[in-house]
Amino acid sequence: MKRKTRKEILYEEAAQLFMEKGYPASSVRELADRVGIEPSSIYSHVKSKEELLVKICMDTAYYFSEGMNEIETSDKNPIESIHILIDLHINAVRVLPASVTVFTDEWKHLPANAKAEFIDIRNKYQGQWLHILQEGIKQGQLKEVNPMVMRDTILSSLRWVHYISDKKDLKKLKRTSAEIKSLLLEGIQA
Amino acid sequence: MKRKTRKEILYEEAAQLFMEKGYPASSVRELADRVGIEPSSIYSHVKSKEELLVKICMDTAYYFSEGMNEIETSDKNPIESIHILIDLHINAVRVLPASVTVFTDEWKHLPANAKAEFIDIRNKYQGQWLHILQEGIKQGQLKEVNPMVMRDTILSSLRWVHYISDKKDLKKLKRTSAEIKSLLLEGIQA
DNA sequence: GTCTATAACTTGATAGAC
DNA sequence: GTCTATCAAGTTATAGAC
Repeated sequence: MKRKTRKEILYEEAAQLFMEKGYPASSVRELADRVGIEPSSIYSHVKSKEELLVKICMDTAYYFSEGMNEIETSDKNPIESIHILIDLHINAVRVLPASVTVFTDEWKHLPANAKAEFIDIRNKYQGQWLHILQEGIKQGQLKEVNPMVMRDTILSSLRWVHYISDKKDLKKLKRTSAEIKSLLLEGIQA
Repeated sequence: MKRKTRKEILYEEAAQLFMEKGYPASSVRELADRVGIEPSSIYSHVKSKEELLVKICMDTAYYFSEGMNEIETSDKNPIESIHILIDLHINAVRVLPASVTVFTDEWKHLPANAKAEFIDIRNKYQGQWLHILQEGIKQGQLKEVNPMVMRDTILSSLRWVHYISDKKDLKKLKRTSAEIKSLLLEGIQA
């Protein structure tokens, strides 16, 4: 386990703060307070408060898009791909819960440039999801339903996992993960 | 159709603004601009910016809790109840899309008193969901899965419906609603 | 890299004329 | 009920000493 640099700590505390209060309601003063330095010292490490948001959101966006690209270049079938993608989400929440929450809830506060890039990445990711689902429908593995409704239902249903309490409890997380997959693939009915 | 009072217009515009920018990033100045009056005139209608948030969140919270209470006092079986509750969500999005979004995303910015009340209502609502699902599991209609995971997956999956584009197109909305129910009850697999 | 001091600005809200 | 004028407080960010 590598020792964390001050800058890394800063990003982690920023993600935590932005998650708790939302980006606009988070002040540089409070962030400094949590890190244990004076507000102005923040600017020895980052150019602006916005820079923190940009890095948190973009790193997470690239995490998801890279995971998706790996699937695309493999030859997994749609059902296998869906399993891997759900694991990707749950694993992200396990490793970087605050970043994922900020990525999900605060991206709209990104500055124009970063926001455009973010939306591009997201659109591509969602397009890749769509393609997988369409393929699954065509192959008869997935139900004949509007694939966009299917995709948005899946992605939305994965959003609450930020709030799983015991993210360190790997065994419990694995069980929850299996249950979520079962619910999405086979539904809630017995 | 009753003519809207200035105050009603103010609440609607506030909900719209809070949805677009988030509550902390929304300024009284911009709200006044959208309504077409000077910032100070806002205070002839409401006591504070917070009051707007409180009313938007609480009205929506009571809409859901009342819908749930009606189900509880009826004698619907679990599956019927779930259908009605999903309809309740989709209908809310149809009628008051901005309010539902603010209710979902901005409640954490409520002042302490209102927030406590909000959380109470939400906890009760979620508890009632849990009870319905537990009953469904006991009766063998629902799958043997952690009912909290089941509930959170369902509620989370309903959150994206704010973003349905054609909320006025009743026919399309009805089709989407049927598809969502099918996905949740029977899963995405064919 | 951290500090103190402060600039430059935006915020929610009020006072008082009309 | 709406306006103009303004306040008090909070914001991000910078300058310059150490």
